[in-house]
Amino acid sequence: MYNFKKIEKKWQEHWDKNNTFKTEIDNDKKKFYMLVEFPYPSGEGLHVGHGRVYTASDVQARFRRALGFNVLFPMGWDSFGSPAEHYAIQNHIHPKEAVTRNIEVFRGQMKSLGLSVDWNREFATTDPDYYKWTQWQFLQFYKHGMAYKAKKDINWCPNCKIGLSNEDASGGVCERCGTKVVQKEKEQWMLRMSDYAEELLDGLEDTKFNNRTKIAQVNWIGKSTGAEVDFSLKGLDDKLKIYTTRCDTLFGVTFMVIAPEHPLIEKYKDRIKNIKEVSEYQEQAKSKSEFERTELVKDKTGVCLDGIVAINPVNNKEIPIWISDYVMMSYGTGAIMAVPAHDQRDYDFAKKYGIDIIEVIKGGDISKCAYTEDGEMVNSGFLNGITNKKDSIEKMLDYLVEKKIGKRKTNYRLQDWIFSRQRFWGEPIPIVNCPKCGYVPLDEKDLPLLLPDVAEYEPTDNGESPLAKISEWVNTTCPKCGGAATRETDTMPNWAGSSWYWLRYMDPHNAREFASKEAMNYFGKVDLYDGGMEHATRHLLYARFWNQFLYNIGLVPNKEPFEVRISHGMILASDGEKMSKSKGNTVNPNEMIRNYGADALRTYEMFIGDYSKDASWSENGLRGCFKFLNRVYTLKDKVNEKNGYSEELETIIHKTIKKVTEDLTNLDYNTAVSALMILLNEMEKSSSITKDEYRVLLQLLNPIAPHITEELNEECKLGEELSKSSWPIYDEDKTVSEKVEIGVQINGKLRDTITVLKSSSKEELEQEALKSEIIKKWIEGKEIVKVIAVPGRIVNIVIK
RNA sequence: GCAAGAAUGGCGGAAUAGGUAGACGCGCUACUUUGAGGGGGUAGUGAAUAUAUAUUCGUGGGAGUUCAAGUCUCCUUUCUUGCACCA
Repeated sequence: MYNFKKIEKKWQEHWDKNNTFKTEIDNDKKKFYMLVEFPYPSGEGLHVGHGRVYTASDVQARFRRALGFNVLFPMGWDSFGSPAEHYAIQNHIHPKEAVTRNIEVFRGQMKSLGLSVDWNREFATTDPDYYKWTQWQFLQFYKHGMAYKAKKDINWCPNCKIGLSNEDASGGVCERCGTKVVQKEKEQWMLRMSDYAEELLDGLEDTKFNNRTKIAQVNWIGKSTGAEVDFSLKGLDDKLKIYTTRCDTLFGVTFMVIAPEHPLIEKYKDRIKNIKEVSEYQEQAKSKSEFERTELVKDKTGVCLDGIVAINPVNNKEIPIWISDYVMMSYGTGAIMAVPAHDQRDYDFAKKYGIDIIEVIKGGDISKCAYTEDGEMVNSGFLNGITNKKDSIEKMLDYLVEKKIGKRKTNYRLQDWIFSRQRFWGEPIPIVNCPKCGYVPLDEKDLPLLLPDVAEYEPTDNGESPLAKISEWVNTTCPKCGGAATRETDTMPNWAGSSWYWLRYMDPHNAREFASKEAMNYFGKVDLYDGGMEHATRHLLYARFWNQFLYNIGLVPNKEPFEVRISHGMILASDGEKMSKSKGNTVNPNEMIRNYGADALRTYEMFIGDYSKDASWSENGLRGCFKFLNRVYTLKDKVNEKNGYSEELETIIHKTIKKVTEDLTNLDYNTAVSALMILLNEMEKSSSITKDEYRVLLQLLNPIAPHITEELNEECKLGEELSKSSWPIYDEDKTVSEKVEIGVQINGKLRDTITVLKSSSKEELEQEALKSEIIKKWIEGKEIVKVIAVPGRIVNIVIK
């Protein structure tokens, strides 16, 4: 068993001492920017899932360096967030203390994994030097009219007295105390992200994100094209505006539905005879969390407005108006036209309340709601007889525009970004509220606006941020008029700090600007961004939005920040379940490193399976990789004094260089390890190997297992330090041996194999195949219909 | 419900462009080495039939295209992920 403890410690200290992985701008070299999502430094430390991701990124960094790139491979900490705040509340210490401690642990663990990170560039989002620029960028949003304050419903825990994000309120209950969450209206800072919907969609064309990620983004933006149609209200000089993607079904409308929050109700409350019932319903809808409203999909409820009736603009029919919580105020106009014959939700509602169902597209089964794409239009006046959905929509749109009762309209699911949190542990929003001047941004020279050092972080009773209680911090003077004013007490969401961190890595110590133009021009886009699928929508969208905004105001050189985005799979426990403390199925990476070494852990995490897919942990698998490294180590005894490649190993060496090079390029880490195992197996069969042969094996293995390979390279005096050496090259012609074995089939079934020269022609292959005794036996007495011979691949003889 | 992806031995997983399915590893079996071990080595290991040579079957299921299908087309089942009363 090789002494991995000693070797790994030695090389980690060597890299630290020599600043081996320090990156600087070098205009003579092409850059490669490898970015991996920075972690939230929790109290738990790294788990083996982190190990897989950081190892894979490190393999890329080391590989690209060997290929001659100037690699930027930084690491930092996404250290704002509620766990640190909870910890602070319980222990009455400033969250920055817990953060500092946790970062120490994380950094130590990463170093013990042997990551080739440039630690000179490390920072945390909670560093005032960093969040100064987060605040500065917020002010740019504000100054460009992209930040505004608006009343919004938020998830509110009446017990903890705190606003919760949707994630923290999943299941409709407070994540911390289990209390049912209610909706509460609050004034919130918003960023106009919906203005960027089209640009965010278009920008995807300029990226090489994997398909899954692109689709997730497209779905999240949720572009839909349709029409807005005005329904007049009987006896009133007013209209009800609805949004629909299927205006072709207008003749099938039998009722309207508006969201419970729709302003129409307040406006005409005197006319609505059953206003009491309506108000009760509104209250009930309000007390439901967003979760409940969307979960109870099947059970539709509603109240019909008694006293207001709409008129269908295409046939002047009177139509009742209902309120129901299956219509959301936040999408479209908060009102819909209901076509129960052709929409499942409308159908369910109509069935429950006994509303008419009118078929307008023939072909489906009306008794259970028909999703009809194309069918003949019926009961539809001027649309009757049309059999194509697109045509009938177009004809209706023309009609609506001509009669001035509607227009084309594109809608997006994407909404503005709620940018306020009522929390302590976030970037303070650098705005002052002056009774005279209104909202006034802080002067940029007064940034960073620091979080105060106090000992209490409990939330307030009224839903304000804990900062609101700290009067000496809140009370200030107006930067504009100098009069008494108060600070904004909301802080930024956790997503803020991660929305531009890749820019700061390029120039992390810059005190004058968030990053210099020179650094941003040189390092450019992130070449490869690795992260979890759970961030493929929000984080990635926020980051792209933020960057596009900075680009549009001329502060960054590229509109899209990331060239390639990949998403890795999770490491599951050996039982196939998610690892969790409560299940007791977690694996401690420290323990694995202690027992088998970082190199074995790294090798195993690369070998475990397809990097983009989830994989189950197996300590036996890790042991297999440990064994592999031990065999690589033992192989040193076979190294002779010769250079060059022996005839025996030449082909397999060229083949392996090619395979590993391609696999690392394509992120197929598992097959790269497998190819190296095959190479080792072959080398072990030889009585001795040359120095160059051993060095190639070590070089190819170096990105994956950097410590042991450096050690062996040094010990056997094979050449320059591997982390400074360039990647081995291969000769395509030498990747296949002169003689190849190919299969011979009879009617598509394998019957024999023959060994032929790789250059053999079709005719030679055919001749050779027919010489085989086994083949002769099979074709005896049969008629050969034809022979297919594909050089280098197969011979297939078709007989009758 | 919508969208995307996946399904291959006892297990994790390979298979370039349709061309010898199961590479590589784990596990298991036999032998061997050592004082012992979750140690080292050698050989075997998809299933069935067979003394052996060998034959048949085999990539979730069903059809199809082709000389040839894990791979392409259509249908279908199951699972995973993302979004979800989005009008």
